[in-house]
Amino acid sequence: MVKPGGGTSKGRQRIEICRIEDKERRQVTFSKRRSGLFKKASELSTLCGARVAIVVFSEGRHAFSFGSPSVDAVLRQYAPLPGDDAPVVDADFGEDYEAMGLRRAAEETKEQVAAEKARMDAVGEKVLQAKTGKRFWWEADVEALGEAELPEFTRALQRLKDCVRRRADKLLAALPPQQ
Amino acid sequence: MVKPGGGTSKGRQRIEICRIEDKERRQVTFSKRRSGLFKKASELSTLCGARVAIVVFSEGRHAFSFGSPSVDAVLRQYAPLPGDDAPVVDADFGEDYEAMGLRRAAEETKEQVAAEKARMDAVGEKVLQAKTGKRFWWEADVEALGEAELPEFTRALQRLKDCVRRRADKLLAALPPQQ
DNA sequence: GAAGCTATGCTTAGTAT
DNA sequence: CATACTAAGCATAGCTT
Repeated sequence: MVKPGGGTSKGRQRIEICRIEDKERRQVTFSKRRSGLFKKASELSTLCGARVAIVVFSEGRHAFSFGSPSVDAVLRQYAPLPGDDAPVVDADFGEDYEAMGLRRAAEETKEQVAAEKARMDAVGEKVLQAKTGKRFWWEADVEALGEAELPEFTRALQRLKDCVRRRADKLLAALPPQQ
Repeated sequence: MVKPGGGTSKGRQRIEICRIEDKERRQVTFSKRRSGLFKKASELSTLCGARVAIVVFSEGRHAFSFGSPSVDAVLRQYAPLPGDDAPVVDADFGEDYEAMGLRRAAEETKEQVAAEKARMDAVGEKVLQAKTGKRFWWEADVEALGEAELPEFTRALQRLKDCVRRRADKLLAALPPQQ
């Protein structure tokens, strides 16, 4: 049944793919397109038996996610934790970046990495300052770290832990065989 | 220039959203739709200033990913709710060190580090700091540690990790719910 | 602000190269 | 396997409720 409704719609209009300045329109578009993106992901998963994980942060730092079979399951496969015994699979980046002309992502990579490095330095300074009064660095005041800095700090710990493991392995290999 | 080609195309046909049984068609569809999915993600990011990370595994366990500004940057920002397990922070130092074979742990670590390095290299080269002067304590030279110092060092790391874990949980509790 | 509407732009199944 | 083409199915910008 046709409902003229007024027929005032101009239908879908072409828009340029650049930041939507109007806050209200940007919010509406974000909601609609996020929904569309998740639907596409769901179809890809169903049609092709693929495993898909998507994480989206709005400007307001609000998190949305889609996962098939689940976000965690896919992310673990992507970057397994030490405790997991899932096989490590190599990730293939180059194709994607080349194939679909991710000009923006590609060009921004450099400054992004630079920003990352800067954040890392900032975290370092913060921890160094926070340790004042402590005898050793491992007594660092973690409470001083904020939401944005914690992941960087954790990452640093992870790396250090990996070094410790390798060192331990080396030392153990040098021990006389027991039992 | 127009190339009739024969005009034998039936145009886009409606398909049911269920697993494509024909292997060849499934592969082609996977490739096309994955490309489309990444494009949509790129547009969402550009239009709305959102941060997006997508990881896709084909049936052949081949990994593809898209990230704006980068997969790692977004995934590090992401963390499951307290109900879910496996936050980025979770890492065990002592358990497998004492309980199970160090060789296996070492091999896992090696693979992880290799995978991480590969990711970083592919995304754009860098992030891994120049190995020149160590700027922060977490770049400590573990190689310098002896057999007697290692256990203590490991325990210190464990304590610090626990602090980070608690701090993370605290921050996570304030995160908005996922969709 | 979310939901529904419509006309249109965009994506893509099928095909061929 | 990637690429090009075409027609038809789908997603969605602008509006209204």
